[in-house]
Amino acid sequence: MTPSPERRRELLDTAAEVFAAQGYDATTVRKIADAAGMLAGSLYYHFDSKESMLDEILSAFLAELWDGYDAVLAAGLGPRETIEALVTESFREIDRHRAAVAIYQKEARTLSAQPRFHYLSDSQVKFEKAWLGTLERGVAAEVFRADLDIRLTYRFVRDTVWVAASWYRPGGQHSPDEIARQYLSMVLDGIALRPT
Amino acid sequence: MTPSPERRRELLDTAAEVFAAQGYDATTVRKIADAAGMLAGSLYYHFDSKESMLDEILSAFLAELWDGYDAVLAAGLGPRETIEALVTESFREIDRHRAAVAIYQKEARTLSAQPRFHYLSDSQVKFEKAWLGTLERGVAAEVFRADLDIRLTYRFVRDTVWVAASWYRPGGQHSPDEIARQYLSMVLDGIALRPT
Amino acid sequence: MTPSPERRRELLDTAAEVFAAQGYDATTVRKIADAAGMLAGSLYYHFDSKESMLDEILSAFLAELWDGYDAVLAAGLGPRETIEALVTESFREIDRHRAAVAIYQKEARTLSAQPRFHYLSDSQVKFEKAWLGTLERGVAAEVFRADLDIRLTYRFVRDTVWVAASWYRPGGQHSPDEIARQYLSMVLDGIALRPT
Amino acid sequence: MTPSPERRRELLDTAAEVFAAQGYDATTVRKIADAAGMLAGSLYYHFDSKESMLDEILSAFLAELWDGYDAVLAAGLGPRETIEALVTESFREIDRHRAAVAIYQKEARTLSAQPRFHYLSDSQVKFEKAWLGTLERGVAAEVFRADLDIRLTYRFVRDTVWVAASWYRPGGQHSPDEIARQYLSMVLDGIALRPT
DNA sequence: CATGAATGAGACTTCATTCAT
DNA sequence: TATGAATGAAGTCTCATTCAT
Repeated sequence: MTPSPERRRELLDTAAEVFAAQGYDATTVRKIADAAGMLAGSLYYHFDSKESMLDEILSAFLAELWDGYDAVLAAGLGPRETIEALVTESFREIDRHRAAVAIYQKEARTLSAQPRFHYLSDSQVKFEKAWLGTLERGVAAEVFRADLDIRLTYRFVRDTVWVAASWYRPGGQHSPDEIARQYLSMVLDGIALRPT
Repeated sequence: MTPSPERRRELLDTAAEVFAAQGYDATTVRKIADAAGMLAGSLYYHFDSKESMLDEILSAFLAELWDGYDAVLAAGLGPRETIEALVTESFREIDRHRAAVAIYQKEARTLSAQPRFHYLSDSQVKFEKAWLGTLERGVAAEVFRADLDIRLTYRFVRDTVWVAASWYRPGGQHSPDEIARQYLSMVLDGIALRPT
Repeated sequence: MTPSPERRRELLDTAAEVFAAQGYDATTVRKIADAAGMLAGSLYYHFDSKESMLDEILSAFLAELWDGYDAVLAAGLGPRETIEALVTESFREIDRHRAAVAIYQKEARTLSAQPRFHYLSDSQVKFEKAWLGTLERGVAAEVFRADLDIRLTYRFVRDTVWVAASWYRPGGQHSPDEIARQYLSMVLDGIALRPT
Repeated sequence: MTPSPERRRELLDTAAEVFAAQGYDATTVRKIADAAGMLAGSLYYHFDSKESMLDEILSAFLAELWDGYDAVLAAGLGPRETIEALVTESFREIDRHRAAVAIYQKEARTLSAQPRFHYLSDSQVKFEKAWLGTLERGVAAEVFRADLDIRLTYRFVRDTVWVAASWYRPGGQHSPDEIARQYLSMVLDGIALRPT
């Protein structure tokens, strides 16, 4: 039922690239096949539908993401260090799975409505719990400001990180860790120069 | 061929809502017609294609946006005040044109490739010039930090503002101006509590 | 949702003819459209799938059949007269719905497995109850022979009638009623000459 | 190219079973391969097409059938005895080749149109000649009733016998010979109780 | 202005078949 | 002999669009 995992991976990577570039709906199966150097019908030897390719791309990405996140959350760090670690982990994930992240950004909201993609909602809930919880811990520990709407702050930080997938290109000027450092600096301390 | 501008507006608003909710490609002309209480074919009395609806939605939005931006940029404010005014203007635009902004966010990158939508690229260039220029002025004036990559900062601010369209719902808890104030506070000063 | 019932009927009659001639699976939607003088895609304005055409053809046929059968069964006739009336009714149905009957004969067994076509099984059960019950009444009333396996007899009579749809052509040499009379004569009295 | 006749036989039997259960057109080569415990492509080592499997199944069946029929027809029996022998032979054939008979019943009409399967028409003609001739001899010899349309009678007897393949299961309650006896009793003498 | 019906291009998918290994 | 992977033709269905009424 699932022959040759390497070929599947190759094809999924190709598909993810096309999905990310053109959007899932605008991507025809033929375009994927062209990019993979085969005929459209041949894809169906490896996958049973266009949708299942998308499914596999997204769930593989989320699985890896949560591997990283769970490790961070289990490490028992303080709120600020946790946020730093999560952001850094996120940029590494963007670096490794740029296409998957971009697809996720664009399509997740619509997809979650379909039963097959309910795991996207589940992940989002878990995600919110982790970040929001950390922020709350930080406010309580007087590490983060208390005068901001906490949900707004959550969205601010969350979006700030993930939208980066839309412009990030691996192998660019800055390494993921460097970008993470700069972003963290902005998020935590702001872009305004502090009066000394 | 195209009478009754009010009806057009109504229909465009309906279309924008559907485009925003389902994505342009996933939206069928029939869904728009359903939402408008008419048959698919009837839309062609008002518009000559699905694409031209999209075009009209996006260009109307951009026209309004630039009305506001141009006024701000012509006002001769300092860098920090300019950023504040632009952000506030943006959130007002999101409030008024949530659907259009959401569509823009999701589709702009792909659309710009088509000649018909080159004005999206033009706008983006102009946009970048305005923001990046203001930030540079701010760094020079020692209003903004100089230790950050300026392009990274630009993207940070830009994304930080516009992604809000993906969750913002008019008539919610916070007014656009209030959201702008909080966002500005975060962007400018960061979320970390400053040691006093 | 269901515009112009006459056009639908026309198209369904056309479809039934093609299904009957070539078999459901071997019939392409294009063949139906050709026979109807339109393009394949146009059929989907009237029906939502090839399968739903089949569904409508079969269920309309069964509805009419049961109208006739129920009237017969409610008439309170004796066993032999009931059998005679059912057979006559069946041949009339074959005359009116030849194509539908032929399709039913060929495809019913396979289709019943699908949930959508469970009503075929239901009908078959009801059918068996009616015929088998009548035969049993006849054996009890000493109108039919008691030395035969009753289920075998049931199948014999049932098949005898319905297979006729495979060769019957309306407007042929014999009227449905005439064919019914001859078949009944054979089924009831046999083809062997009785010694006088 | 085609070694091991036993394996071929096995595979053909498997194929026949699937064809009979699902219909020739609805049967994919993959289903046959699944049932045979191999991959679809592997079948092509043994056969050069799906159609040639069907061909081989049907022609093998017809060959055996005519072996039996020809023996009966050459035996110089009286009309009634000939009919009895043919019916008995037919039920034996159904017992041995149930799947092939079922396929034949369902597909023969459509297949005869193809040149490759013209032998089906030929067989049918020969078949009709044998049965119709015997019936005519019987009418002339005052063994069969003269008051019936002879072609109608032919179809009656023919269908009556062969449809049994659609419900017959080998190893059931009745042996083929027993079923033949009961069928003959019905066909010859009718199901009505004769007044004594 | 809107409907009802149709067009035609193109999408996803299935499947018999081939062939190197 | 059988597998794994691919081909290519064809099938069902969707959808933007058109047009007479």
